[in-house]
Amino acid sequence: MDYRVQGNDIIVYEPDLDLDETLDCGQAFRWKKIPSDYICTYEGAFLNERLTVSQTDKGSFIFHNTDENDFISKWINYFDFETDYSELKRRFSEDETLSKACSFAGGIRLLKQDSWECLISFIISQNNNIPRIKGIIDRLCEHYHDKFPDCEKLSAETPESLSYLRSGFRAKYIADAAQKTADGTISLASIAKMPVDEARAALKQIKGVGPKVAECVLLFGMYRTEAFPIDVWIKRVLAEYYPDGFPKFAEKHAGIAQQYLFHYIRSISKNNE
DNA sequence: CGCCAGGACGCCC
DNA sequence: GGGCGTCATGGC
Repeated sequence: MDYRVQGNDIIVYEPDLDLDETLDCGQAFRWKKIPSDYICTYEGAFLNERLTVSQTDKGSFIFHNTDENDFISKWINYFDFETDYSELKRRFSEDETLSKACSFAGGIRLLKQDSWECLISFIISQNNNIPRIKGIIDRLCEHYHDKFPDCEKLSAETPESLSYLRSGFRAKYIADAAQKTADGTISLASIAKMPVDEARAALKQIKGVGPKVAECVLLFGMYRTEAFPIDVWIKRVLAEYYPDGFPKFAEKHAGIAQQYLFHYIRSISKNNE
């Protein structure tokens, strides 16, 4: 990654980033595509630090109204710019299916999201579709003046008071997660440092957090790249292409490989409709 | 209208 | 330990 300051913007060069693939692939739900004269422009936030970012060409980006300090302290980390995804993809490409997945959507990067926001987001994601997940999270943030509520604020809610979300049976899970996080029953900061199996077990103490959601929180909210969320799509990939198990050499970054595979298998399915 | 969605829970055997 | 119905809501 290379960047330079231009007026109030930061101009970024990073061949291994595509905004559509990264911001709209189902790992984060608060990025919104807005009309622009560029290839695409998104508005979103990390920890309520808002950002507008455009893709101007293949590998070229504008981080709007951002100074160098913010870029270095927030966005380099969030977009995982310090990791060499070219190198990762080279290694993944030893495997035939992964190689296809990487060349299909090689602009995906793992976003280093906030663990608390991730926890709530993926509790909401269960047995749900992406447009509706976004809608529920929209209503949640709108309710708190366009900010994602922290656990203290959410712990004041009850499943009934959350009815405006129209999140269905998930409301009681949100309330439980907020309560346990706010009163210290679970500490996401501690869980993030635990050995991965211990962390899994700790997350699953929260109602509505099973294997899939726990894995998503580990991967997307705690940058545990060995975490490997298995949903219906990845189940299909495993059954079809990896009947003898997922390749060992990709184990430490299985979660990142999973992102490429998820996008790939869904695109194949769409083309066959 | 019925089917499905980045699942988890409770209950059954 | 695995199998299955159920859970709200809305897109399609």
